[in-house]
Amino acid sequence: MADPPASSPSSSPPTSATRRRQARADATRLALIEAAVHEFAAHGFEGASTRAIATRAGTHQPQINYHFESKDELWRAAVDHVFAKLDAALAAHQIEGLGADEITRDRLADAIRAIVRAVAQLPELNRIMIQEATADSDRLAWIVERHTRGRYDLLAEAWGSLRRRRLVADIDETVVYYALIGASTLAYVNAPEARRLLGDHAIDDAFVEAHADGLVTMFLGPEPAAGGASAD
Amino acid sequence: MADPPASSPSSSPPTSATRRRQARADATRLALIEAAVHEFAAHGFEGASTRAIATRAGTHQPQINYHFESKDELWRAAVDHVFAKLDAALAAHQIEGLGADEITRDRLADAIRAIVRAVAQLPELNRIMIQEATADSDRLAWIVERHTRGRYDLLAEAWGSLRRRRLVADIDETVVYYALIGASTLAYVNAPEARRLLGDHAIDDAFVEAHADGLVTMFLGPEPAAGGASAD
DNA sequence: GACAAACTATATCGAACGATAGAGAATGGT
DNA sequence: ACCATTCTCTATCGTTCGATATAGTTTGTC
Repeated sequence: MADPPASSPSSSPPTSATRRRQARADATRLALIEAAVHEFAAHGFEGASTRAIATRAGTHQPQINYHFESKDELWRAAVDHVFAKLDAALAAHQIEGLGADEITRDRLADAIRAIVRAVAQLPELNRIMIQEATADSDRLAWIVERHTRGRYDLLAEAWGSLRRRRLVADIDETVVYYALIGASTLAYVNAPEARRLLGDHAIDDAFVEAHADGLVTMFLGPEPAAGGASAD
Repeated sequence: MADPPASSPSSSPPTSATRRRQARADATRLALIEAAVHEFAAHGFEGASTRAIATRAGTHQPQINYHFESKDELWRAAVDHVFAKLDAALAAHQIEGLGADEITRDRLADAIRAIVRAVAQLPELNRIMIQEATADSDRLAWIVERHTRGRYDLLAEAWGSLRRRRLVADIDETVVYYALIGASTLAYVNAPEARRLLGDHAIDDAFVEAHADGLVTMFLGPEPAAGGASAD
């Protein structure tokens, strides 16, 4: 039969009656998820084959339907996985409080730098996002409501607050959101292209730091430096 | 047999001996190319099926192998087609002279505005680019050498010239290239996501103009305004 | 240490994929 | 007006897709 653990998060204690054990299963699930992240990011949902994912994970294709209900459910698990990794990478910086009204230019500058560093080391997330966002689908609806909207609201509130206080340029939140995400992620999303265009070494740590500094300058202006914010 | 016109550009005069006629064939080829642009943009090369392309073009699937050598060759024809449309959209503005040393801030500002307007009405181009750029392949190598490199060099020279003359912020050309392309295109590449996130009406003409103005401000700074350009 | 449950591995299903063969319909050249 | 050529359409090829059935293996619990 095909109706095993399915959608059980890894938080279930070893209840005696209903279920028994997971030792190797957890390893298989994790290997499948990480292989799926790589394959979905590289080839898109339709282009990634379950056999390629299973082979990369070092197991066999039917394991996907055993540990996950379907290719679709594996995709969802993979997306949740990369967003969890993003949150972990951003946790060191206080991204959560971004929407608060006392947001400052320097807080947003720190956030931008943190975002650039995070997406640079996690290109698969934005590759998957962009592969899905090019056409409407149930998967896009799911990812927008589950992962995108909250993050958009956070950034829009932060920018709106700074904008109302004339601490940043008078640019619409919607414009800033897509400009910032696009400007932050494309070099890493398109890393295979960048390697061909600029050479293997082009997208290194020095690039990431120059990129972070450059985006801060572009979005927040050159350091406020001497007292007066250049409003009005 | 399968060895018809294949890779004949539409520039061959009606030579009497070898070939005969193309009236409906040209219409079929064009319909296939435009359908292919849409399907490849939405689903990627591997995700787009030749049957879906043929159906959208109002014809049958084997026509693809008759008019083009393979799915791969159809993809190349589709990519050339969208880049030709981009060039047509940019032709009104003098993008070509961008690399010249006498480039000015205002010339680049005009170019940025033109690019934003062009990619807004041609989202398929950047969708295809980004779908291919997420993984290395022969197709990526082809597209980089054929279409990307020249455009990159043009922008890099323009920015470098302005940067040396201190007319723009001191940011690396490589950073600026990916930041500008990303910031210009993501809202249109991700239009299906933007509709879910912001509503159906969000990415309209007003957005495009606000976007163009916003990018000019971010990349070139607020208008030089009062007389003196700040370089010696 | 035995046994039932959980997990893994092999075999195979029907559907969809890109590509080809060849019959049929349309058309420019004479 | 005819005909050779070009283009279109139907049928079908071999392969690969996601999914399932089922046999085999491992392991926590008693």
